[in-house]
Amino acid sequence: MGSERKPRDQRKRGKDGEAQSIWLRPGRTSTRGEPPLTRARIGTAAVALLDEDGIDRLTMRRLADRLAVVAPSLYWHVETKDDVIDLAVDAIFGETEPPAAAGTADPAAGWRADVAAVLGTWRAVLLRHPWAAAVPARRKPGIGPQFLAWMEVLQATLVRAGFTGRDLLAATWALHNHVLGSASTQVALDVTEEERDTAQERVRAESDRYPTLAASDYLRDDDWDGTFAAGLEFLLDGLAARLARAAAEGRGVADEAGGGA
Amino acid sequence: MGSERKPRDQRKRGKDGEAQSIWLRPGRTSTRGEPPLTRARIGTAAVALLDEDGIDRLTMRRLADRLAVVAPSLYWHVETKDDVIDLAVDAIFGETEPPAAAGTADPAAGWRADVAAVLGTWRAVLLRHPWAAAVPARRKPGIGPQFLAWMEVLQATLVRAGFTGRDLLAATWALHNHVLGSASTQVALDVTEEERDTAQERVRAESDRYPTLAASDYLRDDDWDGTFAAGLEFLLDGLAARLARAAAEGRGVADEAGGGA
DNA sequence: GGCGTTCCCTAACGTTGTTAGGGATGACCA
DNA sequence: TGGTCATCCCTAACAACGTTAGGGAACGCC
Repeated sequence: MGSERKPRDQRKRGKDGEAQSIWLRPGRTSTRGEPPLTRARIGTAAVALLDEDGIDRLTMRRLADRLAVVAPSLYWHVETKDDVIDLAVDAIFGETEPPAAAGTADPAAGWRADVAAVLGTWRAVLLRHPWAAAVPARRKPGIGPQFLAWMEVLQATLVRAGFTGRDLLAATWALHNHVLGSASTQVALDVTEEERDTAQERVRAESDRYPTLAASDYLRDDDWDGTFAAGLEFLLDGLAARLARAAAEGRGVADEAGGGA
Repeated sequence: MGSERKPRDQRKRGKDGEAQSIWLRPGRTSTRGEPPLTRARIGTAAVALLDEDGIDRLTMRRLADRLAVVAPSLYWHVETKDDVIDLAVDAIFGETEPPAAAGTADPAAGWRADVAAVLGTWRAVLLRHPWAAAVPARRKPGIGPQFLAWMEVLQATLVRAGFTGRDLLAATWALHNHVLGSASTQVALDVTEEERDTAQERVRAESDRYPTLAASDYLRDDDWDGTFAAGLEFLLDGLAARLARAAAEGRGVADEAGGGA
């Protein structure tokens, strides 16, 4: 939005193969002492602003204001406003430590609890900053250093459980998608009870077109915690089954190319 | 973004309990013949614009231009630009018919294939309009009429498979999240191979911080189809297990008549 | 003490979403 | 047949936004 001038657009398409994500560009390195503005400080301030007023009211001017600075000054540290959002998203993953796996004692059974712990905290982080649950779909936060730390913990847990190769990647992404998807859905749909009722009413009014939805009351439901937990259970069951199958077939399943039935 | 004046902000917070989503407000009903502008036409034009130039270049002026009209005219049919995006998202679900379940013959085993078919097509729709994969997280497209038609087909398939009550809702959302999450992730991360390599390189450079990620090469992977299919298989396995458990617990005792498993 | 870099500043541009209000067209009813 | 009213697109304009151009103070370095 805003202006997004043409030269900017072209740079976005990767002119000269230049690095595009902020995480792939080096930050400013100050020769003097810690300057008043840094990527870290910008990220933190952005998080505060986003928490308070939501993503629509995050503007470069207001952000600069909070940092006792004027808007154009930010552009010394950041190439575009989207960079600021990337910084903010990564910052929220730095404020909570991913729960370290406790299951060194019983890796065979404990991995489910470990995965559930990581994902539960992860989800809590997203729900504490609802704007963030919406952002990942548009931006590319998947390579910020603090986000990667969470991914590392999750994937390490899966490796300890016995996943390797393509199964490992598929499991990682499936779990990631479950957290992200459920948080996004919840944030987008968790509006006033009144509005949910209106929506469900409309569905019921067209029950010849939506017979199942009308009967299941699915638009009225708001047990997000339960839905998340139950869905995770489905996934973990499926993962456990894959693990059992791999063990039965003998090891080295990971090296096979294809995968499931 | 743009301006988002204060009165608009307050209306968004649900002033007077007024309906907020465009789907809960009645459309303009013309007494004369079909007017040059309608919600449907606006939605279609928006989709075309979004497909061509991406979401950053969707502006009210350009959209109006395509409709041979000027920007303010759109506001007779639409309350805000976000409404336009809602219309566009719902429109893409209207251009493809959800695959009707073929499994009336063998509901016991066929539901997995039916679910996979619906979700595969669903995913294809999102990937054909990459901007849409990103939008659902921010907006509230989950109640557009054509989107609901897809949800109806999915949930009906699950009901036919034997899901009821909370399990039904959890299964619906879990599958929904898998499609949405995987499409979003793919769109966000499917950049140039070069950039993915750079990212993975950086991870490997900090392999003391990300040992697992460095080893699994997960940032370099781009087999999105395979990852989606494998994750779906995990989910379906978990759902099948739940179904089997429910059959063992419930039906065996309660209904003596039926010929369950 | 001059040089170059770092880093924030002032000023300004073009574009954006949106509002205010006008006026033409046709439906409807006397 | 003429008056009234809603429909629906128009012109004009505004405030706010992301971003650029370029200036200048402060400091490290030789």
